[in-house]
Formats: sequence, C-alpha cells, structure tokens
Amino acid sequence: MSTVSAEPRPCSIARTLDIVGEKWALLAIREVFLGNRKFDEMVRQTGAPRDTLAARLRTLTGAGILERRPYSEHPARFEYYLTDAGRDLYPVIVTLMRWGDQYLAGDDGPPQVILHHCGHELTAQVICQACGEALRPRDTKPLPPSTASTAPASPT
Amino acid sequence: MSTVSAEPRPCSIARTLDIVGEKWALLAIREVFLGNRKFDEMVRQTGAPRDTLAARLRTLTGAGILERRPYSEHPARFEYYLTDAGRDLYPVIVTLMRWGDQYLAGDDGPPQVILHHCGHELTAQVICQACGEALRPRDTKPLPPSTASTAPASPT
DNA sequence: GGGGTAAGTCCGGAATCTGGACTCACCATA
DNA sequence: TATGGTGAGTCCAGATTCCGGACTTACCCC
Repeated sequence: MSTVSAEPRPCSIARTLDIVGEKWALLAIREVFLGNRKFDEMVRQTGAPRDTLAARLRTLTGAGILERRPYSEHPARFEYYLTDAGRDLYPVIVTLMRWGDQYLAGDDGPPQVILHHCGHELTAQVICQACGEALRPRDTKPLPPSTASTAPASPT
Repeated sequence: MSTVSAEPRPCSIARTLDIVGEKWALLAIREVFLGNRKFDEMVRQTGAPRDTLAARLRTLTGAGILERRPYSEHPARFEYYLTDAGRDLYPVIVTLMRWGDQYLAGDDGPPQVILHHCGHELTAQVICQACGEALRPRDTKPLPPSTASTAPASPT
C-alpha cells in the first residue's frame, strides 16, 4: 500500500507561519519590540493598511502573542504588549534582521542598529544549545519523522 | 516643522520579508533544506497550490536564494538548490521551528526532529555573537536610527 | 471654534490565491 | 500496444484578500 501522502508534512515551521507568516504580522511584532504599542504608531512605522493591521493584531492577540490593554477609558484606547510567547519570537525577528543586514543593506549599512548590554552592537548568531557550536546546515540531519510519529509510541 | 514621517521605517526585517515573508516561500526553502529539490515533491510536502509554488520559486530564484539547475534535458527537469544566501536563511528556519515546537506541538511533541552532529537533537539558540550570551529582548536597546542615517557619515 | 490624536471601520477596485484540470514528454509494465 | 505513472509546469474561473483613502467618534489643547 503506497499511500502517496496526500497530506503536507506536519511541521512546526508551517504551523508557526500560519500565525506569524505574513509581512504585516511580523512587522507589527517588530514595532512592539521597539516599544511602539499603539495602533496609529504602528500604521505609521510599518506602512501597513489600517485595515490589514487591525486584522493582524486581532489574529496575534487571539494566538496569545500580543495582549491588548486599555490605557484610556472614555475614548477607548489600547496598547499592545508582548506575551511570553510573543517575546519568544525575538529570535525569529533578529535572525530575519541579520539576514537583511547581510544581503539587503544599502551603502549606508544596516538601517537599524541594536545595542546589546554587553556593550557591542548586536549580531545575532544561532548555535546548538547542546554543544554551543555555531549552527551550519551541513552539520544537521533531519530524522525521518517515521521514527517518532508512525510508530504509535513504542519506545523499543 | 513636524514632518510626520509618512514613510515606513527603513528596516532589514521588512526588506527580508518582502522576499521570503510568505508562507509558501519559507516552506519551499524548508523543503530544499530537507533535501527535496523537485517541484512535485515540494507541492506534495508543502500542500502549496502548484501555481503559487511556481511563482514563489521564481521569486526566490530571482532573489538569489535558490538556484534552478537542470538535471534532465529532453523532458526538461529541474532541481532547486540553495545559494549561499539561501543557506544563510537557516537560522530563520530553525528559530521558526523552535517556536512552533515550543508553542504549537501537540501531544506527540515536535513533528520533526533534527539531529546535530554533536550527537544531540538540535535546539536552536540565539546568542550575541560578541559576548556569547543568550539573547533576551530586555538586554537589547535599539539605537535611534538618527545616529547612523541622519548624520551623513561623520565618524566624530 | 479649529486642529490634533487615537483606534478603528467602511468602501470599492485591484491583486492574489486557490483547487482542479490540462499539457507534453518520457519511462515502465502488462 | 495500451495503461499508468512521473515531472514541471500552465491555464482557468471563482473566492479571497489587499490596498489606499475617506469616514467616525471622542477627547484634549489653544
């Protein structure tokens, strides 16, 4: 029986992208990281259509990445804060940024520099948490998913 | 003069997302990292509409992230390979994956395990390249862009 | 009163996405 | 020889989403 796997690969990357895999979503998150928590400010800084941004903020709030907090009652006004899950997207943001700095910066260099508290400008690097070595694609090998998911939990 | 900055923030993240900031683009790249270089295989594994995937592959090829190489003449057949720029997207892929593993994995745990050549399952971690410390948002501070871009290269 | 700020919503046209069918050229099998 | 599969797309028509701009409501300040 060769079930020709009509289904796409189950994958954390795909799942993540279903939530944040869109330009304006990530840029909204970027703004919150930069400290801009207000709708209008995000519109200005990202250039997103107000409509679209409103939709994204709803999605992100619903997904538990942002939290919408009122800071004024009568003219109802809100600010967006990162949840823990949202803060954990920082690595995604900074790796995207690093790639852009490397491949898309103009003559002026990176348009935005981030300072690390160690005193240096931040250059994000990804390592293997176990051994601390800088990560290179060639040093990794995906395990066949069969190992984990086909076998119904038989820890032979 | 309050030029209300009608322009969105110049930003490496935004620029990067203009190229890879879409689900199917990143998933196509994921497939190539996993060793699936052929169009049909990518369609199967990602679930992307053929049309859309074809468009994304064109974009990525044009952006210098993938390279399209023929492996058969007469029925013209092609494979996609990562360029150096493409390989440098690995950090983005693995940080996305890690987030999904953390927040969206079901009871079965992460659907895809990657083995590092150190012998451990890969858990990607982002550090500051200068000091080696694990990166936390609170330890970073964006420099006002004025510092770098307004001043026309005066290294005072 | 006039202008600004703030957080959206509403609109209609434009662009994009989608699933499915189709193509064309080869190969393997019965 | 007929049948079916693989592979890399293209074509289509309908559905969805995106976009920019105008609008709303409620407050504050001068």
